[in-house]
Amino acid sequence: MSKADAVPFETTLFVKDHCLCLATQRAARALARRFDEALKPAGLTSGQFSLLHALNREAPPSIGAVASLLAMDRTTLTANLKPLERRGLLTTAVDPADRRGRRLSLTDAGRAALAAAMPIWRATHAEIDARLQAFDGEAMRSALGALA
Amino acid sequence: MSKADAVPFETTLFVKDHCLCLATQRAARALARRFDEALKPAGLTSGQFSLLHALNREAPPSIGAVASLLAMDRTTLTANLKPLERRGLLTTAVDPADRRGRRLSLTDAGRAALAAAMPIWRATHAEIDARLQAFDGEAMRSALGALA
DNA sequence: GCTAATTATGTTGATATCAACTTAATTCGT
DNA sequence: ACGAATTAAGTTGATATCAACATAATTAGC
Repeated sequence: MSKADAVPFETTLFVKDHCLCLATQRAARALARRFDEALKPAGLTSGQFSLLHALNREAPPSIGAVASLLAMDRTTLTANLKPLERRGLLTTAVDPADRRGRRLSLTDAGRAALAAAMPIWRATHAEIDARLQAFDGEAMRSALGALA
Repeated sequence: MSKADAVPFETTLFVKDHCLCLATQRAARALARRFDEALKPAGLTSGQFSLLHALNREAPPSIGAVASLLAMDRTTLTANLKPLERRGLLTTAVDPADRRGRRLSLTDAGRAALAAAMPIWRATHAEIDARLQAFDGEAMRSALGALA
């Protein structure tokens, strides 16, 4: 690697200011930390809150359907289910109509955890939403930056 | 938990459509997967690409400075450095001016990896950017959704 | 100058993330 | 009906993420 081939510092500055992947990762980390902190009294992380919500419906969804809803790798979801199942917040059951599949259901404890978390989510989300009022369209990257 | 206290399904739908944390996590996962896949020929993940860029400057930055730049927990960064240092893409050295701190520097191999990744980043990012042209202001959540 | 507060980082344990590979059940083509 | 292709999940290994706790160096107050 000769010096002439190295990425110039100006290019690095351009990536830092334009990379949507980086901006989104930064915002995702910052938001997760914030909700994780806020949701602590409810005993849930931000990801667990979203996961339990995905199960809060009449017909218990399959693993693949939930993974798709969360835009998450299927195997990641499998791993994320374990601590929640261990704590008795959800149950898994083989789908009688298709024995390859498994159906995910909230338990009463899971529904209670979700109910306890809702007021916290409302309050925290309102604060974050308020910060976004200042932004409009093209400023999406700026908005992501402001969240981080 | 009586049934009356459970979170209604309508509330779950509201959270799914309005939660900025979930939308950002979804977008972050999807974007990371996409860049991870694209950057494979360069031997880097999206996170490693951002990390190496953070080191591409004259004065080697400290761990804390880089963690802040990436909006990442300091200990996460420490862990992320290990595989890259093992591969010889960066080096760490105690700061002579403050022996508590460590300075992070790219090696020639690290600069070469970054240079190899740049054209891939440009191409991939251009594709994603094109998808955002359709969106404006309030549609930030929609835009995040479209990315996922 | 000396002690206390602060700062920069390391370590550990739990959880999250994904790719690659494997297993089992269903569906499809003939 | 039967073998092949497809689909749903599980398993494993590497990496990423963060909180809580611990250590060492610097700085601030007196």
